[in-house]
Amino acid sequence: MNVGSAKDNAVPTKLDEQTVSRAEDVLRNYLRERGLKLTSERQTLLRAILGSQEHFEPEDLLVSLRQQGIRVGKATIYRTLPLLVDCGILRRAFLGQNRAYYEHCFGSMPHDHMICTICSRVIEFDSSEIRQLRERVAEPAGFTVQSHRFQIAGLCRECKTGPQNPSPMA
Amino acid sequence: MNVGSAKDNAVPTKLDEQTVSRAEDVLRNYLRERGLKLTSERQTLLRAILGSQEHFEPEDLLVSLRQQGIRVGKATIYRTLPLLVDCGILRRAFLGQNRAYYEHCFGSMPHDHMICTICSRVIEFDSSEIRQLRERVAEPAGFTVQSHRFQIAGLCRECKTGPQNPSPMA
DNA sequence: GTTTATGCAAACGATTTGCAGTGGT
DNA sequence: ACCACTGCAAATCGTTTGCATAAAC
Repeated sequence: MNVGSAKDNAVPTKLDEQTVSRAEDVLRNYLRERGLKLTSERQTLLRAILGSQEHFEPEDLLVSLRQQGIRVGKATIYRTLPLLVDCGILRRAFLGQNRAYYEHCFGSMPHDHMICTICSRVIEFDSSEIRQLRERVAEPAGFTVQSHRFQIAGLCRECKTGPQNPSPMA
Repeated sequence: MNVGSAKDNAVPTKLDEQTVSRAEDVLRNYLRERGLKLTSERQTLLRAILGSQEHFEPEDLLVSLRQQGIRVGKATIYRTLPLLVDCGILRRAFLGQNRAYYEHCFGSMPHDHMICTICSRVIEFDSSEIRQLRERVAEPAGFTVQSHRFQIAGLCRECKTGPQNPSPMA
C-alpha cells in the first residue's frame, strides 16, 4: 500500500525519454487546441518536472534549473505550472502552509500523503480506497467529483518517541 | 450524512452562552498552562468565532468586528488564530488558493468539505468513514494520526448543467 | 506577419515582525 | 512590578502583472 517516501525537493534524476515524449505529446495537443505555443521554455520545464521524483515548489524548480545552468524566468514558471496542471501532467499536492506544492502525476499511481508534524517527512499511500469513498460521499449530495485532496498529519515511526509537537495540521 | 451547506462568511449569529463559557474555560486553561494571558481581545475573538457559523478568513473576522464597532488589530487576529487552533477550538479548513480558511470545531460534528469548482459553494459531510480509513492507511506505515484534511472538488447539483469549468482543485 | 511567450522589474496581497505603549497576573 | 499582549506601520515573501522584446506558428 505504501508507495514510497520522500524528503528533498525537485532533485533531477535520469529521465525515461519515452515518458517525456508521451508527456510532450499531451502538452502539445493541449496547447494546440487553444492556440497556444510549445516554446522551448515549456519543454524545459516539462522535462525538469518529469525528472523530479518529489514534491516541489515553484522556487525549487527555478533553483534546480539554475544549478544546471538553465535560466528560466520566475514568471514563466508561475505561468507554466497551471498549464501543466490543466493538462493533467502536474497536480497540486499537499500544501505546507499557504504555498503551492506540486508533483507530477504523469504515469504515476494515484496517491495521497501523510506528513510528519515533527520532521516534515512525507509518506505516500495508495488512494484507491479514498477514491471509492469520495464517490460514496458525493453521490447523495448530487455532487460530481472532479478531484480530491487528502492529507494526514501525524507522527512518523521515527519521531513517535522524540519530543512532541502539538501543531495539528499547520 | 449531509450536515449542511454554506456560502457567506463570518456572519455573527446568536450565541449559546453555555458554549461560550465552556470554550473560554478551554482557552483559559490552555493559556494558563503556558503562562499566557486571557486578554479582552482574545475573549472578543473567541466570541466572534463561536458566533460565526461559517468558514472564514482572518480578514472576515476583522470586518465583521468592525461592523459591530469593535476594533481589533489585524496583527492580533493573526496572532490569536493559531492559539485557538492549538487548543482545539478552531481548525484550519479547506484552502481556496493559498490563503487561510478557518472554522470553529467546538462542539460541532467532525466533517469535511466538498467545494463546487464553479460556484464555490461548500457542502459539508460527515467524516467518520474517513476517520476510520485514515487509521487503516496510517497503521502499516507506523504513522500516528493527529489530524487530516480531506476536500473534494467537483460540480454541485445546480452547476452540473451550467457552463463547464475545468480547473480541478485550484 | 501575427500573435503568444518571455524576462524583468514593479505591483500585489496575505501574513509577519519590530517596537513603544498597555494591561493581565 | 513583571512580562505578555496590543496596535500600528514597516517588512516579508510568494505570486501576479505590465510592458518591451523575442520566438512560435
